[in-house]
Amino acid sequence: MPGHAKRIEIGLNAAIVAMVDRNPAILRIPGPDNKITDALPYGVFDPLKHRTMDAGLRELVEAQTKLRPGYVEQLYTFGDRGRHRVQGDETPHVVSVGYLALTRIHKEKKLQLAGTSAGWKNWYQFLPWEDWRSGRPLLLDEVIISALLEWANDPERNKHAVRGLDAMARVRIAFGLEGSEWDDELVLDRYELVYSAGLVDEAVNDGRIKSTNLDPPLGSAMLHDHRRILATAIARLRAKLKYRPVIFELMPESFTLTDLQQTVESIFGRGVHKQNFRRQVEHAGLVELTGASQRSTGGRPAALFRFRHAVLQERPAPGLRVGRS
Amino acid sequence: MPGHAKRIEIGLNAAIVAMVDRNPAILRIPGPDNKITDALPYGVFDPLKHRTMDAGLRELVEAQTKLRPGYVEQLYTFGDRGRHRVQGDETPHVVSVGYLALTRIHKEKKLQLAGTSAGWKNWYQFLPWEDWRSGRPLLLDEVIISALLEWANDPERNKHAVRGLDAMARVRIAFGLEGSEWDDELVLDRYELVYSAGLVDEAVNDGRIKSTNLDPPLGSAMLHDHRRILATAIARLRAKLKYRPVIFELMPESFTLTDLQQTVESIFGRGVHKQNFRRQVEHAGLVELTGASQRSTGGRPAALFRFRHAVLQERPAPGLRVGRS
DNA sequence: TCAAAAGTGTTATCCTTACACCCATGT
DNA sequence: ACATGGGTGTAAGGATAACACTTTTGA
Repeated sequence: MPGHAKRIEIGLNAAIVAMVDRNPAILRIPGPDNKITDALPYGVFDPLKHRTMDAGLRELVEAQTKLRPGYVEQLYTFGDRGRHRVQGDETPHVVSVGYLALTRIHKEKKLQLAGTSAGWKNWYQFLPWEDWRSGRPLLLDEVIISALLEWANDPERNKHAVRGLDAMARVRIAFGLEGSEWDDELVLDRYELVYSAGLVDEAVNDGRIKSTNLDPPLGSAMLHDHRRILATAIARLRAKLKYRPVIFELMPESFTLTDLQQTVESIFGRGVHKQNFRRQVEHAGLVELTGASQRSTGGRPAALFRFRHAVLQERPAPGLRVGRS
Repeated sequence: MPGHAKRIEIGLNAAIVAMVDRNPAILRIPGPDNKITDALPYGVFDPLKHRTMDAGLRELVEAQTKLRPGYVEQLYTFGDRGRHRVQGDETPHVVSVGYLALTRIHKEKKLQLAGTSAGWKNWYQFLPWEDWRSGRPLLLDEVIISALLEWANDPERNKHAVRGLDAMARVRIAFGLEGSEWDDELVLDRYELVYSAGLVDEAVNDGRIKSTNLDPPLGSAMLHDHRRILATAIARLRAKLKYRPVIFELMPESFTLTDLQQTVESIFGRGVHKQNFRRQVEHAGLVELTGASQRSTGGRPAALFRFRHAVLQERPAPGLRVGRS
């Protein structure tokens, strides 16, 4: 292949997650125009400045937000043409690399953030159908499923199968219809279906449809494909928690088991079984007692735990395989 | 971040896997100089020609090998400086995107390949310590482990922890020492350790050490970081088999359960328990009888099966959680 | 004393693992 | 007949799921 390609830029996009008021929150910055209010922190990778892409991502995050992320993981690289609608020959083509970053929020960090235009936002404001903590989201039956079924049954808009499945089967599996269970890891599949069916404003911005005909819109829209990257990040994090102790990147140094459980529940977007959760966490050797305890708001004081680092040396995949309810 | 970056190229690298003579084989092409004989098929992504990166990868593979890959999956994007040693200002910086592709070999394809300089090579020739089908590889105790321990115990060469683990703990977990079990998914971790300890020729080529002092070398070397991409591909494939039926991308239309088992064993690099394997595959609804049977070389004729596509509609994660032995 | 949240114990069920055994064909 | 690989049944063990219950605090 010859090297006479159009000029290419590597864009880095970070889905930076922290717990804010018992909810998983994502760091957002304002979009470039006044139509779109939310974007992921992003920047251009400069190989002269950054030794690796991971280092570039860390610096970009620090520069934009004054935050130092703990855990960082690459998600996916998107190279679609037409990702940006400006198509002049002078415009560089942007290949964007999505990242997931986890961080703890301290008071100081909150203050540092106050000086910038960045801010935290509950990630379920972007993907409201993913939060089942207060029961099945009403949006599903009121709006989403009927619209998806209508779309899936329209042969004009659905010509090709994806991974061997037609649109109807994909909807059924991703949204837990007819015997299928709701699978909390299928976040990206669900977003892609909702996007393909033209139910989110990104489909309008990308010129795929004229209007969603939905008021209010289905979750807050984001710049370009940033909401897709967020969906990828959530899916990856939900999957990762089951075999890596990354949850502790989001917890303070010491915490009660209820704190831990609520954090897990907020990420999975569903309740977990209390008694079995506690047993599993302790039995797996993921935590150890600090000795201290916390007087809670009404009720028996809870023992404080900390992450037991030694577990990393003992088992290759220490995670939380937690059950429903 | 300003956009005055060095010129960047997106390199696509494909680890293309097929079964050749009951072994997982990878498609290799000759390296650019005569020192390195093996490279992965690679090319430059041109956004003007290719709608998406996945499409670019498919075209690149077809152009170089006349093969049409079935399953394609993005692995990881590497942006390290110094990945190529030439560092002149005119040299474009290459960010490389690694891909895994699976394909079936038909006789025609084999013939088409004959006209090119590409060829198949058993992937265990690159990572010989990953094949446990004939028992524990001798290389481990003869060469690898003692060299790794020596490296891990040298504080001069090991200053920083990785994922909270020191070098010693990483070796212990990745290579199943002292109570840890050998985990067939830790292919990349093992390759990274072997590379870091200077046991493979890539470490020489990258200028990290003067010589490995190993004769014969530890597996065939590859161009740049291609062997690392191969290790990533194997790890991903071994993990993926457990929850997606991608194994059938490597099988012919119809096959016996023993064929299937041997394919699985060759990928995992270890034996699996025959009786339980058969039960799981059938119980999981992954295969169905074709009705035909095959007279094997001595012994009872085996029933022929085919992949049961309907399973994709029934369960979100149909894979092979197969036990040892 | 009661509400609220923390924390413990016990059993049923399923899935994996292991082992033993029978079946159909070629030589 | 017997060697060879194909194919089946069944019981033990471990992990998860579901349920009921006790403990310690604040109001």
